[in-house]
Amino acid sequence: MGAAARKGAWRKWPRRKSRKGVRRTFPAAPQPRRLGSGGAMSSFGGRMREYPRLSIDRFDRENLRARAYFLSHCHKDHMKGLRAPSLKRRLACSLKVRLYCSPVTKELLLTNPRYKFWENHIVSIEVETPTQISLVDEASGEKEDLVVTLLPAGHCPGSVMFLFQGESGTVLYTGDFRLAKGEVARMELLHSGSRVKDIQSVYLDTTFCDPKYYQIPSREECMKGILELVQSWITLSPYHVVWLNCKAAYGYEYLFTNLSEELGVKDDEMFRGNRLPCGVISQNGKRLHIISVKPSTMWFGERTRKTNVIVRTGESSYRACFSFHSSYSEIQDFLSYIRPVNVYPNVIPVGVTEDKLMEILKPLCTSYNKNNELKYKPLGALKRTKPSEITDTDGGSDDLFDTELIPIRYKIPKLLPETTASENRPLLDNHQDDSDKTSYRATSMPAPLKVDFIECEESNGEDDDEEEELEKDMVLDELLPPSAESATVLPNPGLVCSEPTCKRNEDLEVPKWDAYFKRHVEDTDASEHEDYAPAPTDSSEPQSPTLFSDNEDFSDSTHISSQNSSQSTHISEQGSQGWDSQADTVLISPQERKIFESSPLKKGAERAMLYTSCFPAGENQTDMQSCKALAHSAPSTNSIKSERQGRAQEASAAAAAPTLTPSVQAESAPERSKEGSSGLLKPEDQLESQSSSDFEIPSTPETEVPKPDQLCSLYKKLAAGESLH
DNA sequence: GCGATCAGCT
DNA sequence: CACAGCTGATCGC
Repeated sequence: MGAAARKGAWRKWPRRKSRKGVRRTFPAAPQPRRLGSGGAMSSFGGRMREYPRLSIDRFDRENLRARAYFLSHCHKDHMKGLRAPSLKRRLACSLKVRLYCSPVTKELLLTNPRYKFWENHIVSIEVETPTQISLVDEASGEKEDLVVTLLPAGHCPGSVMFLFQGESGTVLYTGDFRLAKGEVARMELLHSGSRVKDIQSVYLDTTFCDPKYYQIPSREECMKGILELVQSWITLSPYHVVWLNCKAAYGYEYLFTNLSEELGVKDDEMFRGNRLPCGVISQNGKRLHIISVKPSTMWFGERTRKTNVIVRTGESSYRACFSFHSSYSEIQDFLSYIRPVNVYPNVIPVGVTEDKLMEILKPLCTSYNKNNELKYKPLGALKRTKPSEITDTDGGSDDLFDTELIPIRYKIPKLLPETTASENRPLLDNHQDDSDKTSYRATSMPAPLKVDFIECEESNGEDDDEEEELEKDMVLDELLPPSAESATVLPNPGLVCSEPTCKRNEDLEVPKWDAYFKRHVEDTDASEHEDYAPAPTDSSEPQSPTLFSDNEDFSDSTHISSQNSSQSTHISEQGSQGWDSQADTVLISPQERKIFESSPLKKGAERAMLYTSCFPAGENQTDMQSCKALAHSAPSTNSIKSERQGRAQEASAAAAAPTLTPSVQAESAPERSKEGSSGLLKPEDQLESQSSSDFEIPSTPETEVPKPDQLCSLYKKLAAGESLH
């Protein structure tokens, strides 16, 4: 949910005087908003009407009485109350209450010492693994079982949606999510047989559920634009650098890892320092030429015509499109596919009334007659992602009712993959255009590029100030960029084009408007590159604007990385799981294992340096070494270190990173001192993903944590690049 | 001293 | 633009 939306709503209350007023006025329990309630609260209150004993992403007030907690991702606005003394006290005297989240989220949470007290109460659940949990009332012993399935949400590392199945029906809580059009149709676990499940309610991320956000460029498009801008700048000279001005703690990893891969910057170098090495002066005394690139959400309303994912806002400042939330049209696609009986918005966007929102959402829900009986529900058909499964998508004999919970079968827990990366690779190839994959590894940018950027007609004050500051910095020669924000400095990696193969992926077409709406996801390879499917649309059609193609240079001179958001999301979640999860918590027999092979970094460009200051200072910030770990679990990539490994990584990296700034060292020192050394996971070894095409339910999870000695051994193997088996 | 809340800022 | 989240002020426990 958006902070702005939240703030906007809260501001409806008189300041100061309202504080107690808020407490009195709101029901004690932050209930899911009821339609038409007119409540000012714009964020999800934590509870779903179907399963009120669960609390999700809220941990205060009535949520203190929940029997189980769920955390969809590690952003602050979803963690309200999570470290409050009241909840802490409850944990201290409870044997049963648990916090369920993805393994990545668990790692992120426990990286912060302030949440350490959760350690023995967190149960990580593997993504796409239906898991039975028991909700026990510790006073009465009353028990309620339900099955929860985590689905990749594509919002930030570790982010998931929660699918709950129990006596009160099937409900889906999306958390914050960004799924490209068609991705929901490929989520097997939202289907029974070949058709979408009957879902009672969806608690939906409606951050951009406003027609003015009709279209937001895909992750890949944004990445492509940013890459092209960065590439075009840093190839001008070794002293042309880029400052990536990021804000949120988690979510930009995709950007960093893709840039590092595309530009041939080694991860170690990327995180060697978190400041410009010496202000605007390079180490040999020459002045740096810095441009600021600020990722921010840009959208294209229905009537928007040509535009670009990069907007120049000043002499040396740019905005680059980058969104963590689904656009209006993506929300429509998502909801219209699921067609739940009810939908509850988690966010009321600024400028949109709840009534207006429901006018948008309700038509996408299942129709009911006046007796509240199911009248008609178009059943979505699962879009198989593997050719072998394409057949018989409509030939199922399922009736209209869910039967996936019957019978329940149990399987032996399996923590780690049994097959090697190489053995699994062919499976991946079924999901992904291999030529694309190889090309992105081998491709270098022809440099320098001619890139034309749109001049921003209206430069707001913020940007003006920013630019002015930057230019002052360059004059003063000694100032640093704001330390609290992400700074990525890219001294010209002159070798990025030294690769013998400068293959450009000719298959990647400029995405067209229609590609988002007319493409058939059944297409195997094409479906994996939906955003790039050529479309015959007249780009001048106001209702079908062509995006990102103001000039040909911009649209075709850059290749993109191999993963579209669909794959990257899945890969990220799946591939990042498993290293630190409880063996008896996540039990599913992989019917298949998809393997994502992260591109080895270009060796020809190892000289290139990329300094990154990650993320605002704060209690839950990761230091740059943690960023490094997170980078591998970004939507495009697939791994994350365990907490312990991450700390060990910090230790070793700190020793080898003379440019590490004192502030960062201070922040990470307490963590670092606790653990032994270990290495970063090799991408090839981080590959583990799984999906299930059946619905076998594992047993009730417990909270057993992998033993330190086991982890230590595992991490040593990983650090050494050894096989885990 | 700490938490909750809000303004302001980026 | 919006998002995520920071700092600082204020108030209350």
